[in-house]
Formats: sequence, C-alpha cells, structure tokens
Amino acid sequence: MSKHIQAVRGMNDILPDVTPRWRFLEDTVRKLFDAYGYQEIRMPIVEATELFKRSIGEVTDIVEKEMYTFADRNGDMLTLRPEGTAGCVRAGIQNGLLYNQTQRLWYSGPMFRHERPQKGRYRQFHQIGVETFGLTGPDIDAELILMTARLWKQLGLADAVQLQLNSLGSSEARAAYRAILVDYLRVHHAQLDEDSQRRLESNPLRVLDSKNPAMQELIAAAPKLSDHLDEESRQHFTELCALLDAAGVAYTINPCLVRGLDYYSKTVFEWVTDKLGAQGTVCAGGRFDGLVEQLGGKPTAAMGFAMGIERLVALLEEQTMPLRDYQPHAYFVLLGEQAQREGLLLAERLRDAVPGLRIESHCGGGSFKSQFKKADRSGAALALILGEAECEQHTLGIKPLRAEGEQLQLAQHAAAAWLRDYLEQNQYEQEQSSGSV
RNA sequence: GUGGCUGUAGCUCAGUUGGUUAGAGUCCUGGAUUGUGAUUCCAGUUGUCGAGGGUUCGAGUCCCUUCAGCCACCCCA
Repeated sequence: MSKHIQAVRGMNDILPDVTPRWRFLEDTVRKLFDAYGYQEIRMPIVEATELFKRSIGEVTDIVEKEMYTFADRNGDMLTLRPEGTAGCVRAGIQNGLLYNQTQRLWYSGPMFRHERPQKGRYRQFHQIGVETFGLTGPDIDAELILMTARLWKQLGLADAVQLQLNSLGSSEARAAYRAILVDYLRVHHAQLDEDSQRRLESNPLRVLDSKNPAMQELIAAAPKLSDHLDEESRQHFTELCALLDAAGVAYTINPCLVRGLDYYSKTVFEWVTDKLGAQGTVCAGGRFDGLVEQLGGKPTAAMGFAMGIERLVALLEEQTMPLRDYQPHAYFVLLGEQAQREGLLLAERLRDAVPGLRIESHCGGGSFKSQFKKADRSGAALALILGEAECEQHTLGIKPLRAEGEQLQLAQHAAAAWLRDYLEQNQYEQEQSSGSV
C-alpha cells in the first residue's frame, strides 16, 4: 500500500457512486441562476497571494495558516484560492465589469484550505458562489436569500436547513463597536478563556460566539452590536426583515453571527443544518460594500454568498431523495464477430435517430450469460440483442429487463421507431422519479 | 495546529492469554443451462495484516515512530 501514490490528504476523489448527486445539485443550481438572470463567470484557481491578504484580512486564520502558497518559477508569490469572492472582485475590476453598472454573477469550482480534514471539511472543497455588484438596497439581499430558499425546496432540503440573520453595520460602525467591545473584554481579561484571549487580538467579535459555558455570563453582559448600529444599517436590516416576512421566509436573528472574513459589513446570513455534525453551515454570505474599493476599484456595493457542495451533497445523501438516473436505457448484447462489428454501427445509427437515447454497447465479447449479467448490472431497462441469427435475418431482439413482457424480435430498420416510442411512453415516469426541475 | 478512536482481500468485517500454511461474507470469473440477466447450487482467484523499527525461539496480536482515515476542538462553505 505504501508504495502506491495516494491522493493528497484532504483532497478526495469523487467517485461514480456520488457524482449523480453532484450533477443533480449542479444542474438544479444552473437552472435556478438562469431563472434569476445571473451570469456565470469562471476565474483562475491560482491568484497572486497579495489579493487574498488584502481582501480576506491579514490576521484571519485563512491567510495566516491555511493558504496553499508557493513561489512560481519567476519568484512571484501565488496562492491556490481559499475562497471565490476575492478572485471574482479582482476579475470584475480588471475587466471593467464593475464600472458604473450592476452585475449578478455566479461561479463554481474547487477551493483550497490547509485545515485538518473532518466531516464536511476538506483541503480541496467545492463551492458554488454568487456575487452581485452595484446594488445597494435590501432588495438584493432579499433576492439572494429568496433564491437560496427556492433552491432548498428544489433540492428537497427545505426542512433540513434554517436561516440565521444578522447585521454587522457599516464598516465604520463595526470598527467603533469593535473598539468598545475590546475595551470591555480587556477589563475582564482575566475571565477570558484561552481561545477568547487569542480572539481578542484576531477577531474580537468572535468572542461573542464562544461555545464555552463559562463565558456565557460575560458575553451576555457585553455591549451589544445591535445597540451600536448606524442608522442606515438599522434601516437596511429592518427593510430586509420586512421583505423576508412578506415572502414567508422564516429566519432567526442571531446577534452572534459574525462571519470570519474581514470584508463583510451590514447584512450577513447563514443557512445551517443540525444533520452534519460540527460543520453545520451549508451556505453563508453577506454584504461587502467596501471590498471593491479596497482592491482598487470604484466604491461599489456588493452582496454575495457561497455554498459548500460537499456539505450539500452530504445532506442530499441524508434525504435519500430519488435522483434522476443517468443509467443507460438499453444495453446492447452482441454475440459473435459479425454482431460485434455490426452492432457497433447499429448503435451509432440508433443514437443518431433517437436523440436522448442512452445505449451502452457491450465490448470485449463473452458468453450471452455474462453479457446479460452485465446488462442487468448496468441498470438498463432493456437489452438489445444481436447474435448470429439476428445478423442473418437483419433483426434485433429487445428484451425488457425491469418489467414484465416477452422478448420481441424487430426488423432492424424498425428499431429506431420502437425505441422512440418507448422513450416517449416512459418519459412521464422518468420525470416523476427524477427530482430534477 | 491540539486531542480521541481506527487501519486485516476491490468492499464489509472475524482472527482467543503472542504459537505452524491468516479466515468469512460480498464482489469478480467459470460451470450446472455451449442463445438469455436479480434466485439456487458447484468450483476458482484474490493479501507486503497501512508503513518502518523494536521486544521475543516465534508478532496480524505487545512497544515505539510514522502515514492515512474518522470524529471533535480551532476555524470555516
């Protein structure tokens, strides 16, 4: 075993038994974004290290100890992207997408963080993200949340996730509150546990999120972020809540919801589940009105979110939701050299004549028995049979493998029409069990 | 980065206080049925016991190191 080269720790192969769930999720998401007028953008996986330092924040865990950073052959410092927002903003600025215009963008792909692997957390993981630019009001915040709520319904996960909301206020208000909080925490420094003493330096707002029971009294008595919001942010948040109420989306306001990345301001939200162990956040985002300017663009309002594909796929697994199947409709059994040659070509003609038909052709010979066994394992509903007799008579055997019914022999020229009818008749059934939209 | 648990066939797992040649199920292949698949029966293949070192006459079993997986902390999607 040790001689075999293994995958890098925390970087997983996604095997055929789970790829149908990935495709279901990805197909559903793509259609959803189309329905809301969002456009896809694809960015490089590698960016200048500086980009992440300036956007995510120098003192965050991600930048301090989790980035895959290396010097390329020119000595430039590059980093495998740990998240998508920074690259998206960079691409928007560089290509003039954010200048005096609005954008609604989405992307998907792998992200990299050097953390200890755990359930729902990997070193290479995948996110689907959405970023909007140039839209300042709570209406776009609400649109994004409504869009995700619709997605959970389409995925059959609506009962598995809950929405948490908070407002961090403008970056000025947040900075002012941060100073007040730090003053308070310093006074009680002796009562802080080890983690919180560290957070006091790195991300003081996170102290409020501590799970340590011994800290709860201190936290409860701390100054509240909600009491220090600027008027505009307060108004913005109130309107967002009203929009969500009107749309019938349930939420919990969580004053401790802080988000780890420096660039967030005003609205932040998380969709969480209790079905995934410690990694309960399945989708999270917020407003980052300052980031575009911080990266050298014109001041531009922005709001976005990202969801973790592995976590959503794991949730889909929990739900045992029926999936659209990608199995072949028919498995082509071929006995004899002539049949192997002719069958390959006949299969091509059938695929030409019947769009959407999925035929798996047997390769490699073998007995009828073993070929039928493979036909059965393939999940196909039909076996198409071409042996010596069929070749001679220009016929084709069709045997149902999943339903009652006798094998029938058709003239080869009639096969395409028969299969087209078969697909039509079974289409309704297909869609019912597909779960796709 | 810290801690706990676990590594035996492709997969799921037995393997006694250390004792000869490491087992079962499943999967796969062939046959019973030489042109017909979820059943049944028969036969067959499967291993650096995660890796390296140590103790011992003898290690899958005990000790150390290391790697990997899982779970939790931290952090985050």
